[in-house]
Amino acid sequence: MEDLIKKIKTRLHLRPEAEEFLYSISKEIKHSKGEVLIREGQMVKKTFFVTSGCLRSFCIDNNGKEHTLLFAINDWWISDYIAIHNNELATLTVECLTDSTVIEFNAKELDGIHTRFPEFESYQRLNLERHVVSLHKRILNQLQLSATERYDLFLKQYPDIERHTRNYHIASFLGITQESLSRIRVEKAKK
Amino acid sequence: MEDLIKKIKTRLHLRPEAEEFLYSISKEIKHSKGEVLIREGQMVKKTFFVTSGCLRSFCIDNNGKEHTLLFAINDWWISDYIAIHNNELATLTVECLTDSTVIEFNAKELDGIHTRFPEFESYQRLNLERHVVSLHKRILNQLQLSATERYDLFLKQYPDIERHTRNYHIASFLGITQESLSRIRVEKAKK
DNA sequence: TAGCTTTCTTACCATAGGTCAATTTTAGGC
DNA sequence: GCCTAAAATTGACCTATGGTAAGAAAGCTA
Repeated sequence: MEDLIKKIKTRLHLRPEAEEFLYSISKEIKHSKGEVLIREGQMVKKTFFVTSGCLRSFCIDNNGKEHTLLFAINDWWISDYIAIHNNELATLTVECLTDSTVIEFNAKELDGIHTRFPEFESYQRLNLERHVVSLHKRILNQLQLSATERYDLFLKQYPDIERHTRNYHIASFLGITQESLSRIRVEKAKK
Repeated sequence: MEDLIKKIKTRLHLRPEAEEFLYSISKEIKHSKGEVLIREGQMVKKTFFVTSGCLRSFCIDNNGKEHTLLFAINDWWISDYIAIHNNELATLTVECLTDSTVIEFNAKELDGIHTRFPEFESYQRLNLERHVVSLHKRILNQLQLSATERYDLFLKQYPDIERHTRNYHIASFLGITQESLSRIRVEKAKK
């Protein structure tokens, strides 16, 4: 929990009452590798702040193939925001790729922080802007880069994640098969 | 301008002073087809609310190919938010696909609305959340759907846009070539 | 450390979509 | 309405990536 507090404090003066509020609505929970925190088709009420370990969110298509939307490590949030925002059942699954510690919030309760402590509004607005920008970039990359280029970029952007992830997790994030990724790795090794 | 005011009012009580502020920092401008409102490599200061016509934002890759990030018609905002948020030069180009009317804002001035009229904070937060969700969906679609499926979905989501756009605009949005799109259209017509 | 189980690699073939170069169609400008 | 330029289509061929299946390697667990 200190991690989250610290992170917020880098960009916002956090009143003691707000800090207390955060504590009051959160729970720190340890999960082991493979545990599923959100399952496709179920109600989504929670959102998670990762303090250690590595998680991912992914969907499963009609052919049973998985497609990774997000990897989350230290200091990232993860949930199924599509479901939360639209008040629908989960289309995503969120699972632990390693033993992980997360701080769990009820998403609606957490949202209440904006009315209780309005200074969070602009903090959150900035977070969302940042997120929008990174998604814009990801879409443009997907449109213009080859699989190899996308993999190179991935390694730059997530230098640590490879330690935690299986090859097919990365492949499903890049939009290719694990076999293709394997071939790309071989080519890269040759150089 | 009334369009924007009306749009805001559907989700926010708009104080007269706020409405006045919006008027004071905006300019309604007509542009003709082909005009470029933001050009790659230049400073980005403006953001645009579209009241009529159709615009798009796109980037150009190393091979000179265009990749469309967004089409904007009635009641949409368009700009290069990557550049604005990071305070960088534009990587995107924004052009009019038809004669268009936009309301032009200085992005920083418009941002000031949040400090002057704090009720805009949560309004904008919701807008951004909605935007994030739609980008999540677009990424998942790009990962799991074939070109034909993506085109079908595009036609559903933007039923009117085809009247304004060239085939290669749509192709560059879907991440395929115009020739491929042409073949997909032929196949669809057969059925 | 032996024995599973999971993951990764490899080889071969298949295919969606890309490239290039005509050719046809469409749409503005005069 | 005619003429030209832009856009769309088409065909022949090519390439990146996918599919399948088998074997190799790595990781657990007892």
